[in-house]
Amino acid sequence: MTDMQRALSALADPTRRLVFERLASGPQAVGELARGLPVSRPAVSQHLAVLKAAGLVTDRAEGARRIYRIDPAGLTAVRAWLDRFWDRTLEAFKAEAEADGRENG
Amino acid sequence: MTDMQRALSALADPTRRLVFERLASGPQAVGELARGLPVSRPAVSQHLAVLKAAGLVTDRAEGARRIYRIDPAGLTAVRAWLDRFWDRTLEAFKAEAEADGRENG
DNA sequence: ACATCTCGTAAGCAATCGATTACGGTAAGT
DNA sequence: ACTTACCGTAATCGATTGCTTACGAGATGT
Repeated sequence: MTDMQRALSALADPTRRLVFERLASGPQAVGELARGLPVSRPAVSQHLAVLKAAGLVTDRAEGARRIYRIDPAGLTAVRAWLDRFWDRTLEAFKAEAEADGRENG
Repeated sequence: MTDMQRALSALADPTRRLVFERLASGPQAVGELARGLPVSRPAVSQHLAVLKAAGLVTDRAEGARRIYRIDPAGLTAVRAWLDRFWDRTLEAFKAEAEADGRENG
């Protein structure tokens, strides 16, 4: 499975995106995150593992706690994918408009 | 369910993204799409319904055929969401860097 | 009118997913 | 040393998902 595939399906789940958005405002530990969310701590732990495998977050140990933060590189990769997609779409629209012009004009 | 939720989970599926990418190079009918894909035509039809519900494609009848094309608005919405997210992340990183600066002297 | 091509939808099934509880292992405090 | 706090992982379960086949409806051509 490609990294882009992992990233997109990681962002598809609502609670996982909730976890991710919490991290957008700064690094946080697992229990800390779990307290503000409507699911159990193990659930949050599993979501974080998925986000990590997707390259969207990184983690580091700090005593007994484990701090997670967003990995900007992962976010950049998704943006780049979307941008390439956007360019291709615009090209197709432009080509189509020109074809219509020749057809009707 | 919000539109953004629908869009992200729509893009999460690999074959659905394959359908979507084919449409990026121009409008196409259902059967046309299905012939180039590793799944049955009904499967493609279902994927298109999901993409349509997510606001990522539009369709119009052309005789017996049904032409699907990408909806730029849907794509823009996803990009906007990602961009807002990106901004928040950078802000947090900046704030964190400043805090570290004060802490370490 | 009839046959053919187009497509959406229903039914059914195997697989994946997100959640919970239960457990074990490491770090910190007394 | 013992207790407490923090966390990941295994086991399990219900719900969702993506696919196929079967069917029916509308448009096209003879």
